[in-house]
Amino acid sequence: MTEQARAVRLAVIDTDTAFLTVLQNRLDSAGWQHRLLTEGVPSDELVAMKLNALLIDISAVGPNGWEFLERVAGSVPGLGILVCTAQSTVAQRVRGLRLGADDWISKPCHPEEVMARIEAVVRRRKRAEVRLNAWPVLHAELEIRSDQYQAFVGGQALGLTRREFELLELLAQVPGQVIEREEIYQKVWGYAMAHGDRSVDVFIRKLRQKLQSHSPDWRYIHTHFGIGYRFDPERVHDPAESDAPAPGEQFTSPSPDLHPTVTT
Amino acid sequence: MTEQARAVRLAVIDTDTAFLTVLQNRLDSAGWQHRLLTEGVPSDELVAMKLNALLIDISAVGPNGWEFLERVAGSVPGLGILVCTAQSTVAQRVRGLRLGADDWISKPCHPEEVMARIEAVVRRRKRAEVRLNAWPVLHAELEIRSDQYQAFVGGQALGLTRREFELLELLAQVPGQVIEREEIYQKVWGYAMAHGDRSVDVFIRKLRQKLQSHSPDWRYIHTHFGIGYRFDPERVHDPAESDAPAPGEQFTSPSPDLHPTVTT
DNA sequence: TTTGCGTGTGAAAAACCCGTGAACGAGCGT
DNA sequence: ACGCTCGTTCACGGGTTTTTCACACGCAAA
Repeated sequence: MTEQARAVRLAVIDTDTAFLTVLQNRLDSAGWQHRLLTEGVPSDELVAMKLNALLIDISAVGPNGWEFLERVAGSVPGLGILVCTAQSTVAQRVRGLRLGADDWISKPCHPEEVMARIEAVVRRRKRAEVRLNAWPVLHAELEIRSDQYQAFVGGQALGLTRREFELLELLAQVPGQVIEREEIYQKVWGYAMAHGDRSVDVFIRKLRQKLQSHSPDWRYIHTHFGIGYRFDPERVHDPAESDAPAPGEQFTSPSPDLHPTVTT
Repeated sequence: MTEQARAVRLAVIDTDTAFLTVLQNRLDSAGWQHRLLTEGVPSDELVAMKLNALLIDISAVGPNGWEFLERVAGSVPGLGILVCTAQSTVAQRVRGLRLGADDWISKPCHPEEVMARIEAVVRRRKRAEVRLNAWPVLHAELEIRSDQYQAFVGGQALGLTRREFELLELLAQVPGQVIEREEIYQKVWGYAMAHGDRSVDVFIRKLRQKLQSHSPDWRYIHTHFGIGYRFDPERVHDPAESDAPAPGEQFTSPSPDLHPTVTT
């Protein structure tokens, strides 16, 4: 897990300067966005900060600490709340937790533990909200929705099958990057590609068909001869607009019949 | 109501009989379903228990406690994990929390606080669900009442059995989202799906029957071939009205963006 | 230009998935 | 014990997806 993935937007309400100093160091070095406050603030301000978590010393909020806690917990859904206070009784801790606090830490405490607990609270919250990692990814006119196993253009589904979708998803994960055939096969099919297997090509064709029929002005998948394929949305150069090749020219094509529908 | 709303399915892994005795009393009087274990169990067993939370004493699991913790946290999504252990260092606590524990309590501890912390851990995930569950949810003509384990159309009950209802509830919790067969099975049945098991299909059919007989103008459950099912109320196209008998009509995923989900 | 190999294409074959009806058995109240 | 409901399992059939094949075409090296 990277630094960024763990990054947290945090507000701290406390008056203990020694504690704040140490904590701030840690927050900075961890790259967390944070804001230090010395007193309670209205709930809507907290909402405006778009916080992931709030760390408060109940005693710093004043006599209405409990009320404040309850109000914030009730009115800022999705905010992780941790109380960090000196000397507390079991009854107080239970009360705080029941009022909506997600964790209760007793001072003195190690800043690293505080951060780990904040992470744990935020992690839990995110896990509840975000099902997997998937909100619509947009490339040109194409919208890829992992939660639907489907791609859309202008809100209309392309009708991709499972494999088709997996292939498209794989390619679109790294736009502009060429992926080798072998790697594609390995990742989508799950096992090594047999020699002479053309499955990838076939599925690329199906994908291109469905892409083109729904989004004719764009080319999404490019072939790299001898290597593999690359996803990279490119606006197609409309031939009818500039330097039109005479349409009649196409009819003069001699022998090769493009659609030899008859065989045998 | 409060009692019920707070009810939790909990498993405890510990060997401290004195602690267990006291805790069990509290659990019983609170009406929590619980199971006491004395050693680590495989993850899939934990899944099968459909727990909300797990309370473990790392030392009771043996030398592989950390590994166990990490494995459970990784493989049982949505399970709240609390560690309750005597004598721990900051480093240990941080490690445990980073490995996936949601809270870390030091013995000796008051059982009431333990329960409050368990509640806090379970709360967020559950609140989202319970909020949906508390108010009757309405989709098209269909009304889903979790408190009755039943669904209604025009005030009339569909006569769903327990499994049928659970399946419908699961699907309807995330309208518009495709849920994989495996995931359905895991969430409703509680254990991993055996290869070739058709239970899901059978129950989908029963659901569709009851849905259609009570609400014939709507289609609620859509099949995604090779993947799973999606709940998404759609007005059915009346065949008597007009229409060419469009043969290949399969994926009619509509344009409107039906994501009631939160934030980015 | 010619040649060789890799890719695009259409269609048929194979494999797979799902809807459906029905049989079986466990649990439960009568 | 009886009948009932509910959940599970099986087999069949139709439909969809995936694989395979044969051939045409295109690109690059000789």
